[in-house]
Amino acid sequence: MEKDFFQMVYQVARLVPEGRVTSYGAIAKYLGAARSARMVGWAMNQAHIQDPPVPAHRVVNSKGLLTGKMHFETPFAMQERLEAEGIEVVEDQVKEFKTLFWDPVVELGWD
DNA sequence: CACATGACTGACT
DNA sequence: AAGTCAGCCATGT
Repeated sequence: MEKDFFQMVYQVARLVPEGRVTSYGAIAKYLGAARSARMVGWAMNQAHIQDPPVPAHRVVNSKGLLTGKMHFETPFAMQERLEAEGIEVVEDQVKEFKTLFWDPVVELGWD
């Protein structure tokens, strides 16, 4: 299914279940643009202005760091929302990230 | 039109 | 193990 790259990013981001997180690279890889992880980040930059809200707080970098929290309404919104879903966040980093990691390639498959 | 920047990642030192 | 470098591609100046 061919859609705009940005829309695909938002769609995958919205598919992330509560209490789970994913990474830019995982999304990029799922979209077949593993080398454009930065583009995913750019897409997320506009996520907050999208009409259908995008759970960008569930998207972190490969180390589980909340690198984009500063782009939220407030720098605390991201961590608060994650904690509200039961995700432990310490020093802008997701605890058990490896366990909470939600890989679209594995969870959704390639179709 | 060319250079700099960025919510990133993987490889190398 | 931690820090540094280069590659990626769209957007802004």
